[in-house]
Amino acid sequence: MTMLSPIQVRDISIRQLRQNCSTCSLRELCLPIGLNPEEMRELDSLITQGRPVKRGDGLYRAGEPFRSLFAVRVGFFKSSVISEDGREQVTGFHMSGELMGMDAISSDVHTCDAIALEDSEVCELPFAEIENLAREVPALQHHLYKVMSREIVRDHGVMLLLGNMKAEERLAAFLLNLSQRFALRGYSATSFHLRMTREEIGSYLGLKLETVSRILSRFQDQGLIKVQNRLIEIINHEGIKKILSTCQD
Amino acid sequence: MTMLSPIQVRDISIRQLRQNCSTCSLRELCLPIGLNPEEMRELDSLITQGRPVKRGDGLYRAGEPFRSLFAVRVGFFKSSVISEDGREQVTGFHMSGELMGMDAISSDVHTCDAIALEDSEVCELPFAEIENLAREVPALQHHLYKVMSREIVRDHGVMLLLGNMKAEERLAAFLLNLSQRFALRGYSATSFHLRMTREEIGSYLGLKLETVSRILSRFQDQGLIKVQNRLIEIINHEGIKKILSTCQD
DNA sequence: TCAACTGCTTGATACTGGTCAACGAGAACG
DNA sequence: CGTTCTCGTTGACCAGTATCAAGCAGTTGA
Repeated sequence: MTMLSPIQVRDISIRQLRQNCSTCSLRELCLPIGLNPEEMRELDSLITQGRPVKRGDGLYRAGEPFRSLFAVRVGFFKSSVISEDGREQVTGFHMSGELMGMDAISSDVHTCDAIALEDSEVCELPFAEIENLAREVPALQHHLYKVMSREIVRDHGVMLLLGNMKAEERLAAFLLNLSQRFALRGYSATSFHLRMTREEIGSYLGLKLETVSRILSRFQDQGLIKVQNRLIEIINHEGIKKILSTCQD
Repeated sequence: MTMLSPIQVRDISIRQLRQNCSTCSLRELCLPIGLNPEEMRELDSLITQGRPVKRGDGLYRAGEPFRSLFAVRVGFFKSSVISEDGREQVTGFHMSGELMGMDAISSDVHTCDAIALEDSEVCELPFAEIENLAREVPALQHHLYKVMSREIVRDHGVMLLLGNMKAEERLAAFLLNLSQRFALRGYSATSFHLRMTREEIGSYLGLKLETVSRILSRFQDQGLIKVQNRLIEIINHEGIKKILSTCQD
């Protein structure tokens, strides 16, 4: 760490703020929504908070037994599935407040890898215990169903993207999605660091890294964005939106 | 209906067998797994069974308020999302014993259309009531989580297919998947009717209908399958499998 | 029975994105 | 401080799939 970017400064202040779920500033994004203080305290007692994960390290790997869901507290993750012949499909990028590992409930075995793309911190939610608590706290039970449902909706969106969209549209959608999610967390919607490589973006979007690179350059030439390595600046938000709606075939 | 195919004969006998969940022959595929007789009875009382849906009719449409999940009892459905500009992405095909509508839990509004591809029958599971019962019946609660998790895993598989596979591989995977699911239900794994058009297959697989048609013809020329309109006969199961593992780029 | 329609197949051609290759920039390391 | 490695950019070329078009078969309905 040579110097603290604005983002890192912010992360640190957030980290100090939240000692547990009941005071966690990610409450709106994460689990304990609509719980009363007593229920919050019970939830707190189950959750292991602030487990650090170094950049590049796996939080879990496909094939490992499932025990817990994980919520990103600070940092950035990718999850990916590996096909038999070894090719990687990135199935999602996860930022603070998002839950990971729900794919593993069905078989009690993780079906994808979760890798930290920057130094991160997660909360561990032992699923059996959470499930028990959910039985007594309807709001928690319902929220879990909702979170899983949201994941399904998100996946459908990616399927639409992969099945119907052209390369330019995919990247436009990707950039707008990132921008929106950063904004939701109080970061700039117009200027952000990509935590992932071009190859990982490509894997997620069903494109090769060269194509990703080319299209980012093209967007820059068109004055839509400014690209400096992994720093993206959104210059013309509307223009990017228009790609999504007009260049449809 | 000019004549009864073997499949239809079988459907009818199944239909007579199951009057409700506790005797439903789809139990292993559907909801009530691991429940005792008393719990079964409670579940039975919630579920509206045997609601018919005519071929071509929608069970629900995107935008409609969410009230219930639906289990396919007899028949065949597709679900699809429509992008703003009107193009359709088929997100799944659903056969007997499979649950539909889980995407709607997150927002209390259906996010996709579910259309019957043949005359069908569904069980309606009012979600609020199911959720209540789940609080008292841990096995049911857990099973719901599992079913949703399985949907997420399935979607990841489709993302892998759409993101990484060539047209031939996609179709090979599609045929093997159908074959397996028919077999699981006691139908032939080697000879089955496609309920959907080439265009719907294409939409699901991220291909154009002409490509689907061409590749089915090619598979036939290679002696892998026999195609007669929508009747598919698997001639060389291993050969199809090999496409999945060898023609990877 | 014929007309109209939908779904399917096949061919010719176009074009998007993939592949291969070379090179540059920045980070990591000895 | 230079070496090495990873990541990213760009160009030339190619392959796979889409597009456009024509025609066929089966189904529906008058």
